[in-house]
Amino acid sequence: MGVMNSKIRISDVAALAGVSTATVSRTLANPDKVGKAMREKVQEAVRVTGYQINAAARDLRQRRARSILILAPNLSNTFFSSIFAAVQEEASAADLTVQISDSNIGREKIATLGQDGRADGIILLDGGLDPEIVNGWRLPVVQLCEWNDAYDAPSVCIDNTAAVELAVDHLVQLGHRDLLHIEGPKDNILAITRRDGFLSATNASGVKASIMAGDFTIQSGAKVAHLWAALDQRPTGVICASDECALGFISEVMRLGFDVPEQVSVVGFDDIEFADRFNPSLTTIHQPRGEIGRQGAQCLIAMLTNKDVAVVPPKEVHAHLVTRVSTSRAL
Amino acid sequence: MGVMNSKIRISDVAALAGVSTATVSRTLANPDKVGKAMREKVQEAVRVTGYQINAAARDLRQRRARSILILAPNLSNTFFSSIFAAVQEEASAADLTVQISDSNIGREKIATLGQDGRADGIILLDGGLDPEIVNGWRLPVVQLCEWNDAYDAPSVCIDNTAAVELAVDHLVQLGHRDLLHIEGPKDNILAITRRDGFLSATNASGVKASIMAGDFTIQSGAKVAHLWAALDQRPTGVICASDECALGFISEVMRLGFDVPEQVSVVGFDDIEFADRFNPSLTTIHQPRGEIGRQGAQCLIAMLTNKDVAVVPPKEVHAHLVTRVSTSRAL
DNA sequence: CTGAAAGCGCTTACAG
DNA sequence: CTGAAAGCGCTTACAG
Repeated sequence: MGVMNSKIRISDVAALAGVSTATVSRTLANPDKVGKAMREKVQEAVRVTGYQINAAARDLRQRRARSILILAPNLSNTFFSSIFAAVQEEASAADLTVQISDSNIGREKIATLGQDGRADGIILLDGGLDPEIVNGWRLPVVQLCEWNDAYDAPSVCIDNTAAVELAVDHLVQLGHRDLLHIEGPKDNILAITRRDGFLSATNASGVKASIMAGDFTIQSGAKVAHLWAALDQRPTGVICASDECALGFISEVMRLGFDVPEQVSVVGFDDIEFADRFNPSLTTIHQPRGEIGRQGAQCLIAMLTNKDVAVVPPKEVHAHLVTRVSTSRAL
Repeated sequence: MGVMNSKIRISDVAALAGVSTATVSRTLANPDKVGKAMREKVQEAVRVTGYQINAAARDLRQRRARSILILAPNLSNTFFSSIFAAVQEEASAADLTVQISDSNIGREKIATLGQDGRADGIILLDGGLDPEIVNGWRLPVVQLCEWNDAYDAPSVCIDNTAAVELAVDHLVQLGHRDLLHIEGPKDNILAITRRDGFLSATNASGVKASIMAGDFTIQSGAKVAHLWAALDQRPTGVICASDECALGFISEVMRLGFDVPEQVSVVGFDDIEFADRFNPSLTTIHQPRGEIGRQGAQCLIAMLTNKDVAVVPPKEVHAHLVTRVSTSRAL
């Protein structure tokens, strides 16, 4: 435990041990490629000096960064928390550090991030970036949750169409014949896929279907609550493109004096942390975020390790419907 | 827009422009220190090749990392989201990248992170690390939310004692005379401070006070709900050490058939995203997380820039009580 | 098994 | 204003 380990370099250790820096380097990286006597001298010198390798120098020499970058469209969105945690856990186990950045910091900066030599690969949670930028990174990329077919990168996602069908079927089986979908942002691939899934599933079931605009946020759900309340014929089943939207819709509708699920059944999407503690607890599609983060990180790490894996196929993780109190039989 | 910008180095650009690498370097860093003719030749060569500076090499040469590291005890805790977002925003504006790591990845790894040359400074959200490790980093550190007096680092926090007093006063003014506090983990500085604040404030007000064990989580709040319900004399006012705990307590108590706030008023702590959308919406202490993140990042960046600021004093940000539906007049 | 030397890709005194 | 050369702190063929 050297107390003054501030600026010890490998040459300091070498000098103290009376060996070359090459030997110190080898002792640290491959102890058994060094003779016992030398090795012990070096290890002692390392101990005495409290030497810590300078990773930046090591990485430059080895032309790698030992780091992966997570890019998400809004870091303050709590949806991402468990994904970050899972990615970090996998990365840490593989001795990789994790960088994190909002993907809305500007075109220039984003383009640079993938080319400045400080990351080995990228976990991308945003399907809305310019494909020219994404494909311009000369780095392995894995898409999570969202995807963009124009990106030359594998993805780890749930089957969003099938997931919405689960929600529609659930409401239809409860006897609902008039369903409303509160969609996400018009240009978001998840929003589009979920809306299309809603339309085809309701069509197949022969129930009435309508759509109102939203953007995944609590506020948008609350706003639609007023539109819904003003309707002559109010749909009795509502499927939201996100849990936040659903919670916003429910809380506002209740403030307007309606009862959930007595007067309207509501289904969310994602199964965020508070979905089962909300009152009423929220029926929703469970999206296994930890699993997605884990698989995505493993996929990226595999691409980093085995650079000649030709094409990695998209991976699909299982999503299921969680039935709670916010949905009930139609009157 | 060079198409093959895969491995262009500064020497490639220099060769193409017919100048030295020094001139290319200067043109990029200080264009006006280079003659007009040279500058234009270089800029053209940069354009043609699509050259991107290798930040890893630049940083090694300049002996800095242009990166700050955020350390938090549990990345999947949604409490941190808006802090991460604020820190990232400030860092990005200062041209710093952000690394993120769970502080529970093991003693060795944590100690290394602060000494491997890949970060210039650390934002620390964990007051439970061994002071020897924290003080062993030869890097500027700023503590956020939590603090540990044994760390040789400034902090940005709210006044937790005063905040709890606000909550106690609120309930006392509503006529409550028997208060319960659900505390956080025994060894956590926030938990300790809030509990002590609760005890001194209730003592000063002359109302009855009791404490039950928790750990900030939803589950712990739900668990205490049963203990509370089993009491002969049930406290009519409950102050929880976190919002999550409060939501767990409320939802469980309601499932047991009690009404909130009719039969028990509940106050949380933090004002997380869903606090105002919960049903009933939660009266709580608003902890300005974005503000804390922003101030913390600015403080750290200032320490990075001005290395000889002797001692940075702790900063206190303002917290206030948000009154919502979960508290009401005692019967 | 070990060391001298080159090199990762930059920047920056220094000299002109 | 510009370039040759040294150097950031490592690792790794290469030679012995």
